[in-house]
Amino acid sequence: MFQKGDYIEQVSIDCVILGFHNKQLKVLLPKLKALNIWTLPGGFIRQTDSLEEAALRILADRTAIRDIYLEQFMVFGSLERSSPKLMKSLEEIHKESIAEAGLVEADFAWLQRRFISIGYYALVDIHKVVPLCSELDETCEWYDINELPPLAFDHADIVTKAIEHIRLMLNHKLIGFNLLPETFTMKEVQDLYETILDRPFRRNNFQKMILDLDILERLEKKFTGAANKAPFLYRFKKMS
Amino acid sequence: MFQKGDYIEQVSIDCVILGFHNKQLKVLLPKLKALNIWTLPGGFIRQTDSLEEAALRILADRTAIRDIYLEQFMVFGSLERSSPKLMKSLEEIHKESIAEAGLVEADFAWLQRRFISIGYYALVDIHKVVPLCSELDETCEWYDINELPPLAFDHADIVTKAIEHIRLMLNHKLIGFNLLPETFTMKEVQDLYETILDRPFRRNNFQKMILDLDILERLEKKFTGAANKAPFLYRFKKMS
DNA sequence: GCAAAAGTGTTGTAATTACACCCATGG
DNA sequence: CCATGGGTGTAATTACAACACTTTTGC
Repeated sequence: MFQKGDYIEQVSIDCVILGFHNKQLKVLLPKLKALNIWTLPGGFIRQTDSLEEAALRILADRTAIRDIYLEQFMVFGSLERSSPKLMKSLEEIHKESIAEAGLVEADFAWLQRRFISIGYYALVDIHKVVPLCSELDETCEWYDINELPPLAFDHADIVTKAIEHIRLMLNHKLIGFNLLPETFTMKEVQDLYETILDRPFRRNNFQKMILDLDILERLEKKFTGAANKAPFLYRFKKMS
Repeated sequence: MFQKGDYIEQVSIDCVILGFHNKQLKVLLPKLKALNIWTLPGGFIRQTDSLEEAALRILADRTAIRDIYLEQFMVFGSLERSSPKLMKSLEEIHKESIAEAGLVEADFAWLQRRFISIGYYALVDIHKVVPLCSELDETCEWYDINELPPLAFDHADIVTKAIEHIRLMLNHKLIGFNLLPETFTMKEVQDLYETILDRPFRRNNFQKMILDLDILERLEKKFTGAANKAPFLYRFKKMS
C-alpha cells in the first residue's frame, strides 16, 4: 500500500497503454473492484525514482513486459480533475486490507487532495502482453479506443490527448512500429496507419512510401493458407 | 516568500520566455543576486491555481504583459536535476529578508528536496516586454540562445528542449507569429523562420508559401527611409 | 480457370524549387 | 542613374496521387 513520505505528494503518473489488433487501437484499462468505473493504470513517484523509472514500474506491474516504448506527452493539472469522492469510496471498499496493514484513515488523507498527473503513453505489441491485475483491480482488459467504458477523473481526456499526440508524431518519429509484432506484412503496417490517421492509403503508394524510408528489411514470404499470393514479411532494420 | 502548505510540494514550473530580435532568438533570464548563476524564471503551483494559471502568474511577474502565448512542452524529473547546494546558498544570501519575515530555517527545508519541473515556453513580442526583477534577482535580461550564461540545475537542457519543440511545431501550428510585433514585413517573417529552422528560404517562394496559408492581411507600405522599395506591412487576420 | 490479395510499373497532376525580370527608393 | 532590396511571373524539377497490369495462391 502507498505510504506517505516514500512518494512525491500530489503528483501521479497515468499511462495510456496502447495496442493494435484487428484494425483497431486498444487501450489497457483496469476496472476498479466493487465499482463500475475504469481507470488508466497509474501510480506515484518514489523519491528514489526518476519519472521514467516510475512510469516503467507502473507499466511492468500491468503488462509484465520490458523494453516498452514509452513517451511522456502532457501534464494534467486543472483544479477540477481530482475527485475526493471517488477516493473516499475506494478507501471504503478496501478498509479491510487497510486495517490488516495496521494503517489508519490519516495515512490516506493525502490521497484525497488535488493531484497533478503526468501522462505517458506506451506502445506495445498486444500479443506480447499478459494483462495483470493489481490489488485494486477487478479486471484488466483491452478496450477499443472508440468504445471506452466509463472512466474516472479526466482519464477519458487523457486518452484523447494521447492519441492526438501519437497521430501528430506518427510520421515524424516512426513510433508506429512499436505496435506491431517482430515481423509483419505491409498490409498490417497499412492497416495500422489507416487506423491511427483515420484515412485510406493506396496499396502501392503506401508501400513505396514506407520502403523509401529505408527502415525495413524484407524477409521470406508468409504463407497464410489463404487463396492468394503470399505477402512478404518485414522486420525493422537493426541499426548498426 | 514561499510558505509551505500554500503550494504543491516538490513541483515547480520553469518558463522559457522567448523573443526575437536582430535575426536571433532571445531568452529572458534573471541572474541570481550575489551568485554568478542565471536561472529560468520559475515558481511554484498554488493549491488554488491550475498549472496554466501558475505559469501565467510566473510570466506576468517577469514580463508585465498579458495575453501571452504559452505552451507546456515537457516535464523534467530526473533525480540529479535538483541541487540542494545551490538552494542552501540562496537561503544564505537571503537570510536577512527571511529573518525580517519572521521565518526560520525549517520553513525552507522543503526547498532543498528533489523537485520535478514542468517546462512551459512563452513566445512574446520582445518589444512589448519590460523585464522585471524579482526579489531574488540582480538582473533580468535577454540573452542570445547561442550565448547563454551559466545556468543553474538542468535549465540549459530545458532551453534546448523548448527550442526543439518549437522547431517541430512551427509549421504545424503557426506559433511563430507570436514572436513578431503587431505588424511586420515579409522579410521579418522570413528571418524568423530561417532563424528557428536554421535554413535559408528563397524570398519569393517563401512569400508564396506564407501568403497561401491565408492568415495574413496586407496593409499599407512601410517607408523606412532606406534606399529601396518600401515593403508591405502585414498583420495576422482577425478570425471572425 | 477463377477469385482474392499482393507485387510492380507507368502515367498524370500538384506542389516545390529555381531562375529571371521589373519596380520603388534614396543617395 | 545606380545600388539596394522588394514584388511578381514563369519555367524546371520533384514529389505525390491515380491507374493499369501481372503474379501467386488455394479451391
